[in-house]
Amino acid sequence: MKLYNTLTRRIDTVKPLQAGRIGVYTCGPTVYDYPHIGNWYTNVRMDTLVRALRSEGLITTWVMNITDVGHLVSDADDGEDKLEKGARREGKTAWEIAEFYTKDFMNGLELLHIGTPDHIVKATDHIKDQIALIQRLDAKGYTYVIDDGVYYDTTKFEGYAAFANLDLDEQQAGARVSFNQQKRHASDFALWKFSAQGKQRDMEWDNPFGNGRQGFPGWHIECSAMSMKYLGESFDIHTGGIDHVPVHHTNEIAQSEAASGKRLAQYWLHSNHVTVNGEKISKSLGNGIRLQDISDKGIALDAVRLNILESHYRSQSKFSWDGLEAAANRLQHWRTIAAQVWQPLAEADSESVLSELTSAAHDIAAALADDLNTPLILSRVDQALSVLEAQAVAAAAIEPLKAFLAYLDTVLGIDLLAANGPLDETISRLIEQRRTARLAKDWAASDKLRDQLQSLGYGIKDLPAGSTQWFRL
RNA sequence: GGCGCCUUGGCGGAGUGGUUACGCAGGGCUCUGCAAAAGCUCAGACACCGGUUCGAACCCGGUAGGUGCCUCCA
Repeated sequence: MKLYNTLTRRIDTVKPLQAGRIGVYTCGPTVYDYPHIGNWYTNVRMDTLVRALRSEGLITTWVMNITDVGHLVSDADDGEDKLEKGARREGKTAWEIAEFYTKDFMNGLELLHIGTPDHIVKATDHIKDQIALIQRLDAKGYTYVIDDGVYYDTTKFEGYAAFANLDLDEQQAGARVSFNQQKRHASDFALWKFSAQGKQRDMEWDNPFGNGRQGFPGWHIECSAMSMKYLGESFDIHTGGIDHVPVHHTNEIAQSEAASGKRLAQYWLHSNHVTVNGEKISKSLGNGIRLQDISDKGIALDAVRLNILESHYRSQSKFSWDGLEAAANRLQHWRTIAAQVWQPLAEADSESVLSELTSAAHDIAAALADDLNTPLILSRVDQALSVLEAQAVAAAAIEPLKAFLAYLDTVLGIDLLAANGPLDETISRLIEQRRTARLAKDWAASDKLRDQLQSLGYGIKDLPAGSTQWFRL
């Protein structure tokens, strides 16, 4: 497996720290609102990474966090907690907001066939771990306390700016936003924030830092604490959206590596952003398409997954309704061909099909291992399926074809075989009745049965020899 | 101002030196009682200007345009 590694800015060959096993950590959602299409691009891509690793036989432990506290409206450590803000907006508590949107997110994972991570961990369930980590950093002299919280002194961590290639001096000179004047450096960030004087938050905890003042963790510390807890102080792959490179991941590295003295992750994989109609997705533009919006248009969510795989994870991708509809057509076409698995033709040739399946599976695995080149994989699938389409499937090729489709389902998560079970008895009786009527040239009866099948969700294709193929609509 | 990225046919999108993948959309034809998400087939792109090379979408330099992060944000 080769992946573009943000740490080295090269395509590196992945070598697990522990033979045969690999750990992956993904920065998950902040659960204060519905996820939009861009979030799903990232999640599907991370899921594809995990599927690829597993398909290579690596025992993969996938950890994803849920940020349910501490992510402020501004990364400058000012402003409100997003959860508390969401709570005010909806007249609920921050806890209720977190629960509601966590459930919604989990539902989306299922709808998009994103395999559930082995550990989905919440920041609020790991307050003690976070406090312990801050104390560790404190003991090593990386922290300082000011009026509103405990901060990390980024100048104490050598190489702080290296990960994101930042020039801190230039950034400060060109900074567009003034920062808390008590902070020693613009790049310093909060490890722990104290609740504002006289205000009670929905989410706040006792802590050893504030002389009795309640408080809550900063956004970055949760990922350091939880990734180390579940995957160890040094693990294999850390992933997230590309926007995390300069702030969140830079800070995470500073926290974890300062505390442990070890390299946090060997490989960092970042998903590029997606634009909608050429514009970036943002709250202010109001172009954050949700899964519900897609369902509302009558488009099956399976197509979303295929649509996402049509782009490479490192390119700035484009979402459009036309593109999504094209993906839906393509998926339908694939399923139509896949349905042949249940209707083999005894006389068909199987040699060329078998060799095509073998070489396709080989090519697909290679493309996957080559920095997750999913667009290339899809073209290979098209090529393989067109061979099947051109020459009905022989009985002898059925089992290998099933295995091939199952492989695609496993690796791509698109349900070619799974959504294509054998016919139930009623349908197969109708198909046979129509075939009989047609052979008897009873066009009226034959067409009526075809309409009936269509209304039941089945399409019909008559083959020259008088036999019939069906497919699900 | 700093750090990046991108520019392939109507749309999406592979392809890192040698018959310009592939899908969607489009044209034509064929099969068929009709129909088909059936078959066959056609057309169509490598932003621009130089350079390297026998040969460049692919390497180098420049130009133009676009765009991301540095604030929200996957």
